[in-house]
Amino acid sequence: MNPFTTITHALSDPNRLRLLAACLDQERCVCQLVELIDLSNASISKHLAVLRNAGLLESRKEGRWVHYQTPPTPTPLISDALTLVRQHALDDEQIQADIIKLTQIDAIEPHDLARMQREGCCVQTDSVNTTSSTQGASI
Amino acid sequence: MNPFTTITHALSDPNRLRLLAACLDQERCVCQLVELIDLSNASISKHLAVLRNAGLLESRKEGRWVHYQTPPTPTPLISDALTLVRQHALDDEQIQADIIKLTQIDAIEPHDLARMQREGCCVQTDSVNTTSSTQGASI
DNA sequence: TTCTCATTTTACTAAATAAGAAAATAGGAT
DNA sequence: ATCCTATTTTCTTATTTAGTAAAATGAGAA
Repeated sequence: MNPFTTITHALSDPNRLRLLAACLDQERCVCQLVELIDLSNASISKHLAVLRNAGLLESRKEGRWVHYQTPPTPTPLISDALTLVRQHALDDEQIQADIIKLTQIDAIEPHDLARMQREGCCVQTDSVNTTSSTQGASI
Repeated sequence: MNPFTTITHALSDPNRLRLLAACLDQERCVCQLVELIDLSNASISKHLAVLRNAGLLESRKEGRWVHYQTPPTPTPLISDALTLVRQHALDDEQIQADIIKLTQIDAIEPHDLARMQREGCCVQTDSVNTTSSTQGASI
């Protein structure tokens, strides 16, 4: 496939778009993205690989954690594609909800987040009270 | 699916991108697009339906022929997506070749083109001599 | 080293998609 | 009206893709 269709194909899955949107303005580790989206870590990893192979995300290893982010020096095509995402992804209600949930996830240390996932817990997402979203690291 | 992923999905197939690129600056009838791309007319029709349902193309019926074109008053999302296509689709060699072949197809009346397809002929595409591309209606 | 753990890869199943053939539709032409 | 034909839809088959579970990888901790 040519670069254009490789990129549009990577963008054509709702879950992949959510993952990309989550990494647009901030570096995210995989455990944060697993917490955000209700899929197995294997599925998340594969979706991230599709986005990375398309050039829409880059990965950085830091110890045991892998962080994903949009490339700092994208090609013109990637840059324009990311602009399209930035300008229109927020129209999706799911992604708006993701942004709120990400503020909750950000409040938790990756170390604690990983432990919670290991032990089967999850971030509360039912009552979205932004006032208390800056606290929440303790379980 | 949300509008964004509907659009990116429509753009994620190489043949659909070729069809859209062919209709970017000019109205095209289905018989011209069938001549351009080596697929059955049923497949072409289905790909065009995907592009139309995504809002990237509009169809207009004129007698027995159906013409496809990009919408004159697109939504902001569609407009930006089409801008992305206009700026980057030409990077693909196949689409560059399509543009050359379309000049040959343009030289043929739709009536003659349909008859050629009916009788199993096709437009010569091996030797691309642009000097003689303005003639060619007779078979 | 050995253990632990975050992430990725592999193996496999189920659902989605692309493709052509053939039937159906729609709009002249006779 | 009937015939002809450009396009679409239906049906079926083959390929691709998304998903999970389990194994493998790789990097810190003990």
